[in-house]
Amino acid sequence: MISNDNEFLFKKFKETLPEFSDEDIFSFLEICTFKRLKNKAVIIEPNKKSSLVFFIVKGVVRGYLTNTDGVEKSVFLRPALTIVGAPDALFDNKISKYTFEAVGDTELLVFEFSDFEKLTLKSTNILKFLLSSYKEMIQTLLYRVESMIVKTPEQRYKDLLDKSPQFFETVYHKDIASYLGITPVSLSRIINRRIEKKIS
Amino acid sequence: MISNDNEFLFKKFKETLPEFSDEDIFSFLEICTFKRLKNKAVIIEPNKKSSLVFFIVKGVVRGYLTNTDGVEKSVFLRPALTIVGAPDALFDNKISKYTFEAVGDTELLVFEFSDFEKLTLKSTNILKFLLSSYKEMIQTLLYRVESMIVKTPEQRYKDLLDKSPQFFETVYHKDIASYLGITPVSLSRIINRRIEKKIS
DNA sequence: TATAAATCTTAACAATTGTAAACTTTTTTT
DNA sequence: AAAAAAAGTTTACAATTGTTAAGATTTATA
Repeated sequence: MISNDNEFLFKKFKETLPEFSDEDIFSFLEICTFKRLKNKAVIIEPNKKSSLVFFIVKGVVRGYLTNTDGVEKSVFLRPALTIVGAPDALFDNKISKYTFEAVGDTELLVFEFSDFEKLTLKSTNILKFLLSSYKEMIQTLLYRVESMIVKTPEQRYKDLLDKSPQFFETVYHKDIASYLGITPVSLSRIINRRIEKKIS
Repeated sequence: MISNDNEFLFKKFKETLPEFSDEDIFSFLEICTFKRLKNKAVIIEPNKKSSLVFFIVKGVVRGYLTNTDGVEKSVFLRPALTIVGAPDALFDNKISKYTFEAVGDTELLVFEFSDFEKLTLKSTNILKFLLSSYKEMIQTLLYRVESMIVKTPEQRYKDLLDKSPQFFETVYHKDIASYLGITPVSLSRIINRRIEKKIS
């Protein structure tokens, strides 16, 4: 850990995870590396085994699959104060199909998942954090599955705009499009339709 | 627990969860109720708080949302040997929007989530089971999000046919359709197209 | 077994989407 | 600042989907 950032991070954690004891925070920061990244900086390369996990302190992280034509499909858009990692590498110990990139100026805490798992054995609070991270992931993914089943693409766009406006500040429309399960052309038409209808 | 089923269930658990000790299995069965259900039997009613969790011993469980027109949208189809519960009730302590129903003849172990959580504090194996259930849920939901983004409805249908053929034995096409994010009419056309193309 | 209910299929039509390509705008790099 | 690259928009066309409704088939119930 870069000691200059330690105080800042410590405060950040106190706010974000009030259930953590000072000792919990120190032992967690112990296994972390702090990284500042610029837009499009690659965090996890595809076709590799990566057991790294990232806690997003600032900014947005995008995780995407690249099809045979080189087209990127955004599966993950993760905001600040959430955790992200290559799920196929972490859960199946497989070579990951995913690329993870910073979107805009981004700050991360990087750590080995196995190091973190060791901490969960020593601290109940840290175990609870792992469990709540899993819950958050389940809820986020379930919300998206529900959206795909119940809502139209236009409704999904509107909901994302309301729920996660920060994505629209930095994430390209083409990447928001694939995140919503549509093409950039279709997103462009949806935005246009909404303007014509004079919907804010 | 019905003592008649105990031996059967004990063997089932030994197979399914080899990492469980005999004591783990007994303490788990201690908090469970065994239920045999017929097709369309309601397990969780909507608009109620339900902190019940189900381990599916046999059969399939469907979880669905009902829209204002009374149309059911299947969000969950869970096979045997997985866990299921109302996510909004369990994770957010909210009134659940979901209905859960048995599909075909189904056997369940029913337990209170809070009872189960207590067991995780006493047994590392049971904690690991909770963690692996969360992981399984994340992987299942992620697969579906990926499918919605990357694949066409026809590809999703083919993949479900390959991956979960047991669903097609008991689940109605209309319910498979909404699970895939399409209408029953569209599914019927997809099946027809495939027959015309002579694709097995 | 006969009747009713639900599911499934098919058809017609409107709307939306995807695709490909041209063009404009914005961003990045030289 | 100019050139190149990437992103975004628009258009035209084909394909797919949703919707509605009618008819056929299957399943459930009296």
